[in-house]
Amino acid sequence: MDKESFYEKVYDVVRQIPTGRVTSYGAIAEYLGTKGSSRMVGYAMGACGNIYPAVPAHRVVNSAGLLTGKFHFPSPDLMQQMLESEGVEVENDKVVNFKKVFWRPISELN
DNA sequence: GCAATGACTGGAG
DNA sequence: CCTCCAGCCATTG
Repeated sequence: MDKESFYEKVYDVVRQIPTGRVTSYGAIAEYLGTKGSSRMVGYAMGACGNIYPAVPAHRVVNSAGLLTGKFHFPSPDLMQQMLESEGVEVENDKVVNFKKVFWRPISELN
């Protein structure tokens, strides 16, 4: 692995997500320059439990604000619990104020 | 180096 | 509104 792999970049961006905010896989992929690699973002998260510091994967949802990756957590309910604990309203496995809590690395980090 | 995989996405039925 | 299909690209065996 040379320096920072695609994974490292993904983790780095996810760690920069402010508390009480969420983002989408596509947004991260687009920020990294690989807009079409939205799957890679999720794929990278698959190894998030294998790295340190831990990545706040619970702040990463799909474009619709759905907690698609909740089933990959130790407990499916853990993801929602984490978000609610940070002030993010979650209902029916999706972010309620997704538009409001949505955080774009492209606009924020640029 | 090829084939399979995946926590996605957007459009079509 | 819900379901299915094909494209997308990096990592792994």
